[in-house]
Amino acid sequence: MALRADAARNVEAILEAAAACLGRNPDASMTEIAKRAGLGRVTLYGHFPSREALLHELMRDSLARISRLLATADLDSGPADAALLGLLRSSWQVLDHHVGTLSAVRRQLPDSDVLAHHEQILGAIDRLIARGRRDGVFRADLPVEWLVTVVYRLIQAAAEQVEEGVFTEEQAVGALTATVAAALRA
Amino acid sequence: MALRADAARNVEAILEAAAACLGRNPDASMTEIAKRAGLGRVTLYGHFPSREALLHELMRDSLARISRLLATADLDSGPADAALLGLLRSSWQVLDHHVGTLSAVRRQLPDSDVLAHHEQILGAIDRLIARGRRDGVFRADLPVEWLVTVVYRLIQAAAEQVEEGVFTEEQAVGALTATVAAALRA
DNA sequence: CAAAACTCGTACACACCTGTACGAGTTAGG
DNA sequence: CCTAACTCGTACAGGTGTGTACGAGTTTTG
Repeated sequence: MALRADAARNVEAILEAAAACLGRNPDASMTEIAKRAGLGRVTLYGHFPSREALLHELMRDSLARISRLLATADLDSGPADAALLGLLRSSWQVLDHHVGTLSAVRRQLPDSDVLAHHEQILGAIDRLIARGRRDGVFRADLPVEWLVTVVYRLIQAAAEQVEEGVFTEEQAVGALTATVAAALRA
Repeated sequence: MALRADAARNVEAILEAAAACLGRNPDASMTEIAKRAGLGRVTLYGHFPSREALLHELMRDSLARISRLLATADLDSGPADAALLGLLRSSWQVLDHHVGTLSAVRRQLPDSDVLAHHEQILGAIDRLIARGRRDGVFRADLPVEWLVTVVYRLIQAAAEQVEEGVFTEEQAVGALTATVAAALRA
């Protein structure tokens, strides 16, 4: 056995707390993260030898979740616009969660570490939008990179509205899909 | 006379440096800001007694610039969509500059201080979008607050693309206006 | 030119964050 | 049940940021 049951549970709690804290404030302290996880700071260091190690593991964990998500979604068949909207409808919160940790980690880890992960994780969305652009369902008068950025930003905007209590989750997903559809339509 | 000529020049340099530094990193240190302004840290404290005072003044300064900008622009006559796109075309960088300092300041000052300024500064855009919605040129199936957020986010996205060297300024303004038009169209 | 205004570097106190060490208490699992 | 794994609080070192004090040099202004 590698980890005792309670230890494994705590590692999970730490990762969750780190994602939550760093999503709101990229400079959240280890003390803050530990407290949110309901643990002492020393215990946190027992599982992650340094802040950098925690960030690495957080990124790795986020990668695993997104990979699992994309494995179940079928993005390569059918119209690209329907596939994109379906993905957003079912998973926009998970995607936002990842975008948040990614941008939080970006400033504190060497770029090379992050870029490799980014392509692996969110590259699927890049490819989906590129396909829709080729097939004529998405507009072709603007670069693919811009369309991708627009989608990410709108996801973040929708999540923020929910956090601030302006939108319910239903309202947010409705506004998000309606706006993305209009912004990308050919 | 209130300030000597060189002192006034330095205050200006400090505000500019603070906006630049805090726009990229909301937690930039006073040392960093002073160095970018070409001054010693002590001199900075000579003009602004505390970090909080600097942030307040930065917000006040930003308000003044935007007010001056909006005074020359005529947002209340003609079609709302044309007015919005014209405003973006001429002033999206100034607007982004302000949105950047606003979000930087938001985490470090009491919310009440910020909200009052926000309404005063960017309320003009809120009203413009609301007018367009009433007149039927902007979509009415989504709340005004959401449309406003979308515009702000897209402005930030465009500015970021320029900073990262992905877009030239011409490309950015083209992509921004085309996307905003599509996203808000009725 | 002279006084006032301004700037400079250095230095200090206080606070916070990081990472490590220690010893003692608690919990899971064979 | 008993050992190993895990957790806890406290405490320390080194680093960094904030705000203040001091004395000396420089520049503007009248």
